[in-house]
Amino acid sequence: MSAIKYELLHVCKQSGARLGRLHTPHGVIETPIFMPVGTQATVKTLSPEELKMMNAQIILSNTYHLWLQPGDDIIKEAGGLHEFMQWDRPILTDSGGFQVFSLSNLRKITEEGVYFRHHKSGEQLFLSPEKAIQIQNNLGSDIMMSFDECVELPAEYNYVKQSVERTTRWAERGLKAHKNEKSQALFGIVQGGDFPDLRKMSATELVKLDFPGYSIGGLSVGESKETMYRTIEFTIPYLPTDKPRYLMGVGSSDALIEGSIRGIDMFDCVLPTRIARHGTAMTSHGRIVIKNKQYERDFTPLDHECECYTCKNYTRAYLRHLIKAEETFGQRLISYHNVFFLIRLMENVRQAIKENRLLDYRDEFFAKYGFSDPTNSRQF
RNA sequence: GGAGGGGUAGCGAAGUGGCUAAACGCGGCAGACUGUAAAUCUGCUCCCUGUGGGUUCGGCGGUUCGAAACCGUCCCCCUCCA
Repeated sequence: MSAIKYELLHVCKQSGARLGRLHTPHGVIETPIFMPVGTQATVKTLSPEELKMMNAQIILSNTYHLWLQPGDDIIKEAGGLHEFMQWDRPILTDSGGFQVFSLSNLRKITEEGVYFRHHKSGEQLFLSPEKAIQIQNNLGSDIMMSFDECVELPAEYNYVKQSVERTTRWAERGLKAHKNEKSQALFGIVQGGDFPDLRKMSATELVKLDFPGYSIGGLSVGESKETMYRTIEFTIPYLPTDKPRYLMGVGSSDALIEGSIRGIDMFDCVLPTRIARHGTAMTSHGRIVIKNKQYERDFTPLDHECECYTCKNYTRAYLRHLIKAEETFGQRLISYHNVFFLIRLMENVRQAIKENRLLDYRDEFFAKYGFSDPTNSRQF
C-alpha cells in the first residue's frame, strides 16, 4: 500500500509525452509538473499564499539543510513540515544526495554513508541512507528520496559503476529503514552518469525493489543538453509506465519541454528563483537580464504576454531599479514571475499533450523564445 | 595675519626615485547561475586599440639616465591659533 498513486491519463500521439495525475496524502498534482524549490522550508522570497496564487501544486525541500537547521526533531515537534511552514499541499524532500555532489570538497564517502564537514563550524557530520530516511520521516514529506551519490560529469566508468552499485545498496537500506510507508512515498534514484549500460543496470535493479516512483539523478551536472537528453532516452525504457518519473534538478524551459517529450513527469529546479535574485527573468521571448542598462527607461512589463502579478503591475525600469538598489522587493517580484512562468509553461505542455501536439508546441515556443541552437543551454 | 595638513583615475584611498597605467574598496558595464554553502561568483572599467601604441597622478618650471614620488613657484582645499 503506497502513499501515492500515479494515474496515466493520456499519451501524446505526436510526442509520446505523458499526461497524468499523482495522488498524494496532501492532494492531487497534475503531471508533467514543475516543482519550485524551497530548500530551507521556504521557496526563497515567496510566501505559501503567493505560491498558491501562481498555482504551484507541490514544492521541494531538503533533508540536509533542515537536519542541520532547525533540526528535524523540532519540525516533528511542530507537527511536521507542512504545519511548520504553513504549506498544506504536497511536499517532496530531497535526501541530501545532491549535497554529496555540491559539497564535494567537504565530504568523504564510505559504504556506510557520507561524512560532511560543516562549511561554517567545521563540525563533523555523518549522513547515511537510514539517517536520511529517518529525517524525512520526521519531516513528514509526501514524497521522499533515497540517499544517493550524485556523480559529477564527466566521470570515469569504473568509478560510476561502483558508485551506482553503492547507491542501489543504499536505496535498499533506505527502503528497510522507512517507517511511514502509508503516509510517505519513497523514490529510488537512477544514477549511472552518461553510460547506457550503467543507467540500465541502475534502473533495473531499483525497479526490482519496487519503489512507488523513480527519479533520474546525476543530470544537469556539467554535461551538454544533448548528453542529458540522450541519457533520459536510454533510461526511460527501463522504468515502469505505471509509476511517476522525476528528473531531478532540471528547470530551464527548453529542458522541461524536451524532458516531457521523453516521458518525464516531474521536474524541480532552483534556477527560476536563483537567477531572479540575480536580476534575470525568463520570458516568452527569451531570458532578459533586467539589470542591464538597456532597460533603464523601459516602462513596459517584463513579459507582454504574461498575466502574473509582477507583469500586470510593474515595469522593467522599476524592476531594474529595485535590483540595482538591492531591494528585496525586486527579488520577490522577479522570483514570482519566473516561477509563475515555468508553472504556466507546464500547464501549456499538459494542454498540448491532451491535444496531441506537444512537438508543435515545442517548435512554437522555441521560435518565439529566439532559440536556434538546441545544444546551447545559455539561451535559456 | 600665525602654525600645520593636504591636492592620485567617476568617488574614496594606497603609493614618497626605476618592478606604476598606478594596489584596494565603492560605483559603473557585462557574463554566469539547473535535486540552493548562492541577495553569490567571474571579467572589464584613462584613451585608441592586437599580448601594440598614446597621454596621466592640481598648474608651470627645474634636478635626474629615469619623477606621481626630489627642488622652486603659482593655484586650490582643510584644521587649529589670532
